Amino acid sequence: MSRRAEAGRPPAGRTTIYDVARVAGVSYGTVSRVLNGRPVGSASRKAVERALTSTGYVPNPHARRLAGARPETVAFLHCVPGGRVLADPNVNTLLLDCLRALGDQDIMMVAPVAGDGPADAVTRTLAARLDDPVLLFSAPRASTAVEDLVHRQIPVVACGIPLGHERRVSYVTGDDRDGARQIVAYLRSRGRRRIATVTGPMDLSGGVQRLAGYRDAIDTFDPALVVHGDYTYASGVATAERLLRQAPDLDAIFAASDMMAAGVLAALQQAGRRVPEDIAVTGYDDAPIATSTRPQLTTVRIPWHRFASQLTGQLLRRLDGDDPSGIVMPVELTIRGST
Amino acid sequence: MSRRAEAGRPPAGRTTIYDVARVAGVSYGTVSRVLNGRPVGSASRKAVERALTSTGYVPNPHARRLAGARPETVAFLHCVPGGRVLADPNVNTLLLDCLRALGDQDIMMVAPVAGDGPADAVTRTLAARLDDPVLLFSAPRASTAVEDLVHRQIPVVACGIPLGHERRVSYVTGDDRDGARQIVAYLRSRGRRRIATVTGPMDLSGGVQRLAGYRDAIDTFDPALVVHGDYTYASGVATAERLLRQAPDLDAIFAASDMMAAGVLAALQQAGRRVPEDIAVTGYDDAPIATSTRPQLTTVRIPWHRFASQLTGQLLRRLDGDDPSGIVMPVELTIRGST
DNA sequence: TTGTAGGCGTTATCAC
DNA sequence: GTGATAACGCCTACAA
Repeated sequence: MSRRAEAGRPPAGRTTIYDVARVAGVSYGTVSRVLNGRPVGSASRKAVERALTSTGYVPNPHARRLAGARPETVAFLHCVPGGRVLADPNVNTLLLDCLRALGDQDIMMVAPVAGDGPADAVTRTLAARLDDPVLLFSAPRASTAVEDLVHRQIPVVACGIPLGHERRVSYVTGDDRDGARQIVAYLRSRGRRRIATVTGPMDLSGGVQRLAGYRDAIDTFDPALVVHGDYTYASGVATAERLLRQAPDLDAIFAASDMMAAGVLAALQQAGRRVPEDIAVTGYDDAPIATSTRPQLTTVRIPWHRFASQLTGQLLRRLDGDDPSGIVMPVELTIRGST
Repeated sequence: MSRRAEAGRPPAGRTTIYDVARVAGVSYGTVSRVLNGRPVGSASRKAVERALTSTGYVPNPHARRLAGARPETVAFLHCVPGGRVLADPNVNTLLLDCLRALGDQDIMMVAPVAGDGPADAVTRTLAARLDDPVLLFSAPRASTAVEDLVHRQIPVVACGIPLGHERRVSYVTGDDRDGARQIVAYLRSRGRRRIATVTGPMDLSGGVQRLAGYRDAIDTFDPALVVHGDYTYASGVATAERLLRQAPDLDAIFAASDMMAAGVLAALQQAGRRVPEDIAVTGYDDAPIATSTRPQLTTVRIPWHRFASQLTGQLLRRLDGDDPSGIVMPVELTIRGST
C-alpha cells in the first residue's frame, strides 16, 4: 500500500509520465523522449503532446535529478554580513545578466534566506544545506562554507578568485593586479608622487591583488600611504580622513572601489582639499556611481557583461561535468575628471 | 553505463547509504533507521554513527523527497513589484521568526531570484518553477501565480487572506475588519466627525477589510473621504494632500498602514495642520515606525510573533498532509499621541 | 521508431 | 532489532 493511500485521504498523486503514456496510448519511454526532445514518430508525438496538456502533467524534478538529469536550479550565495540586501551594484549587474542567460537554459536561480548573525556563521549554515550548484560572491579566504561545499562535491563558480580554493572551484575575475598597476602608473605619469591607496578587504582576492598592483607601480613603499577599507562608501570616508592625518602631503588616492572613492571624495571636500587640483582620486570597477560623483571618477573598467557571460559559461561547463577552471578578464583604464 | 562513468573521469559518486552500511557492517535499512531516529540496537547504532562520520556521508535530498520524505526547504514568495528588497518591516519581522521556527524543524528557506519586470509576470515565472511549499506574501487577487501553484498541488500558506483562493491555500490574517472598526470607533468616541481614510490596495484582503471596518464604524459614508494608497510612505504623502484638497474640513485620517500614516503626518505638517489638535491621525500594524514618528501613532497592534508562529504552524500542518485552513488573529487598539 | 529492464538513493513495509 | 525488498518518478541503455 502506498504511503499516500495510507495517509487516509484522496490519492491525488500528481500525474506522472505513466499516466500520460496511458492516455496517449504509448509506452512511457516514448513520453520521456518527447519530453526530452528526442526523435519520436510524429503520430505518437502528437498523441503525447495532447495527453500532456490534457492531463496537466508537470515533471517531478527530484525524480529527474535522481535519474541523473542536469540541475535546474542554481543557488546564489553572497558572503557578506547582513547579506540579504544587494547593495553592491556590481553584483546586481552580474546577477541580472546571469539570470537571463541561465533562464535561456531553463535554469532558475534561488537564494537561501538567512537571519542575522556573524557573516561566516550565517553563510556556512546556508551552504551546509544547499544541494544546488552555487554561484558564489565575496567569499573570504577563511570561509568554511566553501570548504563544505567542495567537500560535498557541489559545483561552485566564484566571482573573483576564491582564496584558498583556487583549484577546486571555478572562477571568473578581472585582472586586478594589472588594473591597479595601470591606474597607479597613470597617476605617476601625471606627475603624482605621493600616491596613497585605500585597499579592499585583505581576505578577498580583489583586495590583495589591487594592493599588489599598487606596489608594483609605485616607486618606494610608504606604509603611511596604505589604509584598509571594506569597499563601502563609509569606509572610504573614514580612511580618507585617516590618510589626511597621517600623510598630509599626499597628492593622490587610489581607492580599490568606486564606492570607496566616492567616500574619499566626500571626505576631501569636507576637508577643503580640491580634486583633482590638490589631490587626484581614482576608483576601481567603473560602477554606476563613478559617473555621478563630481568630478567623475577615473577608474578601471571591468567588462561586466562579458564577465557575466563567462560566469554562466563556467557554471554550465561545471554542470556538464568539466573540471574547475579560472578565467581572468582583461580590464581597461577609464579616465575622467578626478585625476 | 552511467553518465558519470561515460563522462570519462573518476566516478566520485557521493557516498551513499549503501557505503555506510558496508562500512558499518549492517544492512542499509539499519542505516536509514539511525538516520531517522528509529529504534536501533545500541551496538549497530554505534557502528553506523562511526561509519557515518568516517565516510562523511551526506544524504541526497532528491532521493529523500522521491521516497516520500518531508520537504526540507520552503520557498519565500513576495509578490511586490521589484520585489527583491524587503522594504516591508512587517514582512521582515515575520520572516525572521519563521526562519527560526522552521530551522528548528531542519527546514530551510529559499527565495527565488528574479530580474525586473511587471510584478505579476515575474511572480508567475518564479512560481512556475517552484517545487517547494510556499510561504506567500502580498498576493493580489488576480495573481496567476497562485493559480498555478494550487494546480500543481504545491502547499501554499499565505500571509493575509489570498483573495480568490480562500479555500485552497492556508492562511493567517489579523482581524482587519475588526481592527479598523475599533480604531474608527475610537476616533468617534473622541469627538471626531469628519473621518477620512487612506486605504491599502483594493486587491489585497487587508485593503478591502480595513475599508469595510471603516464603513462599519462611521456614521454616514462620504466618498470624498476615501482615497486609495498602496501601503507606502509616498502614497501616504500623496493621498493626504489630495484629501486636504477635496475635504478641507476633515478632522481625522485613518491610514491603513503605519507607513502611510507616517506619510500623512509629514504631509499635514507640511500643510501647517497640527496633529492631533486639528486633525487626528491613526495607522495600522504597529510597525516600528509607529513609535518613531512625532507624535507617535495611535494604531492597531497585530501580534506579530504569535502571527509568525501560526504561519509556520500552518506550513508544517500542510507538510503533514492536512487540508488548507485559515486562521484569524485578534488585534488590539494601541493609543498614542497622534489622536 | 518503440517498448522494456535497470538504476538513481531513500523511505517504509514486510517477514524473520 | 534487523535484513530483504518493494515503491517513488524519471532517464537511458538495450532489445525488438
